[in-house]
Amino acid sequence: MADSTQGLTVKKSQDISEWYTQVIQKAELADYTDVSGCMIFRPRVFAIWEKLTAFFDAEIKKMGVQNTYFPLFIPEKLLTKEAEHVEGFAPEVAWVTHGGHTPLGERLAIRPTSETIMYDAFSKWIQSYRDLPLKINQWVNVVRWEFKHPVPFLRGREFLWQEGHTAFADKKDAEKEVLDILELYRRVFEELLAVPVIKGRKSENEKFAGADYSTSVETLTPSGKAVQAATSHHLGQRFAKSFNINFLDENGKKAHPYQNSWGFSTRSIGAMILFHGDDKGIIIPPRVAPLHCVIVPIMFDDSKEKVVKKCHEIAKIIEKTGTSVLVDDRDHYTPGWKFNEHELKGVCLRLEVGPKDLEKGHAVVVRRDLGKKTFVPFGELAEYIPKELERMQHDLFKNAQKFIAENNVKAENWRDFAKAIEERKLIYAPWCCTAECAEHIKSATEGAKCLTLPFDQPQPKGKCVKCDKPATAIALFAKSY
RNA sequence: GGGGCUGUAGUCUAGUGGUAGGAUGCAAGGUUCGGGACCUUGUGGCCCGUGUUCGAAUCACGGCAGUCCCA
Repeated sequence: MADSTQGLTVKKSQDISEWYTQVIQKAELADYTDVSGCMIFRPRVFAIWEKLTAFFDAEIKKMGVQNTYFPLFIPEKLLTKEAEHVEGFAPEVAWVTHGGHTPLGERLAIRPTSETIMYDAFSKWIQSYRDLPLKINQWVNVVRWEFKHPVPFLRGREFLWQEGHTAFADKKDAEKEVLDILELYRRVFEELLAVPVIKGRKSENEKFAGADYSTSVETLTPSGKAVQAATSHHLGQRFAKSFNINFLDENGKKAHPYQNSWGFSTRSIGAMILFHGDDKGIIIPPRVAPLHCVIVPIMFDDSKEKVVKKCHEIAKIIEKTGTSVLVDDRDHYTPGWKFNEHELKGVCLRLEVGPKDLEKGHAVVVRRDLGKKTFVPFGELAEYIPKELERMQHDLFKNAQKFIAENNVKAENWRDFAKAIEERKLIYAPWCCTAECAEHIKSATEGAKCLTLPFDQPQPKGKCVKCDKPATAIALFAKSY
């Protein structure tokens, strides 16, 4: 690693922020544009997004959700229809005010989320209990005009997401869906991205603007900052009332439906990058990796032809197992150069095939996360490689779980709490769950907040960790993105 | 919300008011190839705007962008 311009110049353990900024650009995941907070998603990262969307899209379709597309522009009068909702979003809405040189009669919001424009349509579409449940989703971009400094993927002004919007006749059906979707989000993070998450319910002051309540999956990244990974909201009848959505039930009585909205975004990719990379570059879990396997031929003049031919034969065999393969036979790079490049970019497995290997009838296989060379006979590759990819997926998740296990603490008193925040831990603490106490905690710790009230925690006894009020829940705290 | 630092080729970097230089990349050709090989030739740049000045990459102001710290 003599040349500092291509590889990483910092160690992940020494400066993870700088590591993150470098790895995103050097692994060709994203690039900056002239607009702050608006990133280019390059092919390598878009491929990861496509794997996530393919999984989630298939799962929600099994649940009867259909895809749609609603316009990017939302008239101001629609956006402001639900008071609490608009209050929450107003500070970060971007507006279109002109068409060409002509000022618009009514300015148009660029969607920060689509509840308002969708529910205006719902009011026309829903007339009878027979029209319910209504379940739609869209895969789109949204814009939220942040003023804090952007962090690629984790905090930006424009990002990609899916937003699901559903309406039910019965509250209990709606509430069941909230949790079904949350479980799907857990699977996206844990089973695909190998990122462990904690399920819970948002505190009152952190819930979605306009919701009855919000649930979420949360995680602590190795940078010591938490990320809200995805949210699933129960909106109750509040929007239905504001948007005049009603139907006649079986008894001919007029009623408002119960609604949900739920979403996860390209932010998920940022969490994945922070979890699995190392000093050589990123590590992408096999289930979302754009490329599973690269074969590097070791080329000498006298054996070059034979070796390259063998590499392509092997590639064909491996491809049949559903594994993506690239034969990197570029001859203007040395093998060492290629090893470094593919490690930087996070290709899961590398195969080396040279003249010596041809003689011995095996390939050298190196797993990105372990770096150890294993000799696998050519005849066993088709079986070995898919299994090794599954083991890698499993190990990455295990290691991520280990990180979470080692970096969460229970705090019963303020001293322990403050110390744990200083150490950038995830904290379980008894809390009174009031907005004013949340404010006190935030200012006393320079930004720590309640991420969620985890489902798996018991009812607390005694006082709040910060104030004298009785605790009403065990809450999860950390500083966050 | 407040403050600091930074902006020179695709990337990294030198250049304190007077001819923009290097490394790397990229293109072509040749020798190479088991952990970022080498030679030759070529290619390519001062974030934007305004001001000061005979003259600005360099100084001032503003904007934009990146990054860090504080609230």
